[in-house]
Amino acid sequence: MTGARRDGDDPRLEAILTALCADGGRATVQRRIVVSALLAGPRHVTAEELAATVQARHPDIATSTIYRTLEALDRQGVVQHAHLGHGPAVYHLNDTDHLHLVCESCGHVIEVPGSAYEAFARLLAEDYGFRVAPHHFAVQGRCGACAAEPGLPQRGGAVGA
Amino acid sequence: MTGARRDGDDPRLEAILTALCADGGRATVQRRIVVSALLAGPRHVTAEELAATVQARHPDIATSTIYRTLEALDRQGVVQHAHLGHGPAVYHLNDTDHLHLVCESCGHVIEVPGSAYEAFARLLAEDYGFRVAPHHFAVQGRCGACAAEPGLPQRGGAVGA
DNA sequence: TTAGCTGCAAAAGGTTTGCAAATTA
DNA sequence: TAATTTGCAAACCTTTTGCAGCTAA
Repeated sequence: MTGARRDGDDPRLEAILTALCADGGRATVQRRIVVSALLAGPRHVTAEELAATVQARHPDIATSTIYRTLEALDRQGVVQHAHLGHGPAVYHLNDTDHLHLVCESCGHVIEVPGSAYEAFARLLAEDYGFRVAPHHFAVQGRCGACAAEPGLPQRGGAVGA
Repeated sequence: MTGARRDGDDPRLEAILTALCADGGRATVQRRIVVSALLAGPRHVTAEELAATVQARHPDIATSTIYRTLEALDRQGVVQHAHLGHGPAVYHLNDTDHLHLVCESCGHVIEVPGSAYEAFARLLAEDYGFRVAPHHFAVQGRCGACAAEPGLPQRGGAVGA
């Protein structure tokens, strides 16, 4: 904590609004509210979750505005979204280089640092000419807790010869 | 090719139908047709694509039957589905150990062998206790051809301190 | 002033579901 | 016979879009 702040008074807010104005965009009251909610909330949010948060205090802000604001933020590189398997996309600030591990069993999301996939990314680049965009995908699997349990018995039912 | 075969006369068909019957399931005519189409078609198909293929010859088979059959096949481990970013899920036979690389720019899907992510999977298991289910996610990025082009300038717009 | 944004409501896309009738083991 | 599947249609969920009015630069 860097001292007492009023609600929504995050130092990153102005920088983000400036970024939004970069290509002729506007810093509207709605965008200010949406970005504040994003800065104040949990690290990963779906558009609907963010909409719920915002609309709790500002019921007059339309859900489509949330989607459009997130889209604009995404275009400016301020946020990124990832598809964590089934269900809606999650958005988060583009602040650290990381990767998402999603447990297929309990849905838990583990964030691992960029160093974890460095070698993997290098291999794909060298062998396949493929540049990984790590933030935009999630690695599916089972977390430590769930891997210990019986369910989802990893069938090896290969078909064919 | 192992010699001339009549349409849909794939040797894997019976094995798959048997698998479907394993837990009290039924080998219906519709399932037989859907599985045949799956065996005869391209490696990756969306449910809608498979429905179109099936319905071209059998317009009386409902799309929901395709979804339900794919779901049953998935449960039995005969097929697997992956979410390749935006858009519908793709299904494919659970036959080889591989990973999907999806180009965010042109949508091209590259299949790479399991050996490509072996070390990565080992690292995640050792450091995070996470067991990767590689078939169920796609690595997003840009393929060699698209990486050479200008578009999508990989902004580094990190927010924060 | 004028391009860009907003709210609303409707549509789109992909997938799931309730149900009565048909089919399978 | 009893349980499973099917086709149909409607619902569902997430996201996008058209448009007239509003607002920021």
